[in-house]
Amino acid sequence: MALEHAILVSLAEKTASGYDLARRFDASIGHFWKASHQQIYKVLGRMESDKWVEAHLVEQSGRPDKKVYAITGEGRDELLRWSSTPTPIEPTRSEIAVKVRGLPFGDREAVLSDVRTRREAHVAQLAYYEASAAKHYPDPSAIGEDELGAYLVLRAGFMQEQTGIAWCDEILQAFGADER
Amino acid sequence: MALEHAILVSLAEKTASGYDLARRFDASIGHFWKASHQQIYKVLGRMESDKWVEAHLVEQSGRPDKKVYAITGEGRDELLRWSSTPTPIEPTRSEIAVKVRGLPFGDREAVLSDVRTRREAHVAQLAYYEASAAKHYPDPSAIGEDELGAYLVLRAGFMQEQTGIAWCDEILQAFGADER
DNA sequence: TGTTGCATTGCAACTCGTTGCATAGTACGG
DNA sequence: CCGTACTATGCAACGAGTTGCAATGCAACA
Repeated sequence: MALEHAILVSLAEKTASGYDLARRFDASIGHFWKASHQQIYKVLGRMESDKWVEAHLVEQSGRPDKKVYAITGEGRDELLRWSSTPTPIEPTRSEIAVKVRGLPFGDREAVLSDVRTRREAHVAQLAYYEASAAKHYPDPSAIGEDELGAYLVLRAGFMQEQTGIAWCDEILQAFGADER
Repeated sequence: MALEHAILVSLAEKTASGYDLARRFDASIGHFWKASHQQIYKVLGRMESDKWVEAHLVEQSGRPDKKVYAITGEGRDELLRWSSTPTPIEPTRSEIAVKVRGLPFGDREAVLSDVRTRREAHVAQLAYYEASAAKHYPDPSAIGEDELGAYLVLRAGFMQEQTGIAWCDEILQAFGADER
């Protein structure tokens, strides 16, 4: 139940409409917490009744009106409260790990080609993180306190992709399928 | 929707009761796919109507009777079919990443102590994987084809914990909080 | 002019998984 | 003898998230 909090963080940084949030969740924040626009609208509604956020309608010309949400004092309180409660370690859930584990009962070639595809996805994502870091934080030693969180999260993504690539390589090597 | 398939893999290796499966999901397979016993019983029921597994009742003395499930031919077919369909990349969902990202709006000390706790959990899990590898695969060069899947999954866990530790260290270092 | 795509919000139905509860016999430690 | 823990199976209610669908009005492209 942390989508609420992900939204609060996002709104604490900058007010946004549901649509804006949906796009943010497709990009930056979405790298470690995905959400569809349907889900976002639903949760925003609940958060508004909880007084964590408040909306005001912005009329636009040429495009539909939008509701811009801002975090409230209560929302900030909730963020603080939440940040000081221990985080449960969420179990990994990896379908491809199940497939690899069950390789003797599966289609070996298909799974290996799946692994190759996944490797490429990791490489692409890694490149994205790298570019993003180079753009926003060209000088890592000059990162301010307020940017540090975002930077560290980017690092997490980066490291995770590296690990993902390394694991794929081990698999492909183990099955002698790393030549293409 | 891969719990079915995780169960199929488990049953393909060895028949089991729901209770047995629940314990396996607390241990080996559970490292990359968690499931509660309630969930397992529910899914087993569905799988039985789908003819993927079949159960026979085993009467026991001194303890409750149990239903031992075995994979069927159809179950094996399904496993094969599933293994040859592409695996969607499941998005990461990390509550602690949200907290780190939102650190400027949260309780800094609490989050950092949370990170320290998490680091310890990673260390413990890493040790567990290490011990497990040493016990089951003392000689990595002598691993047979049928064990390879299980071994590689263990490797994935190992690498992930390492990455987790490294990330925690970066955070603690960045905030100058790595002394304890 | 027709089609595609963007901006914007939302509902309804469904699936997956969690939490809480229930039952029941045995074994073991205090 | 009492409480706790283990073996064993399951239901009911709920919550989170996904999939599918809908509306509207503008801009750009073919």
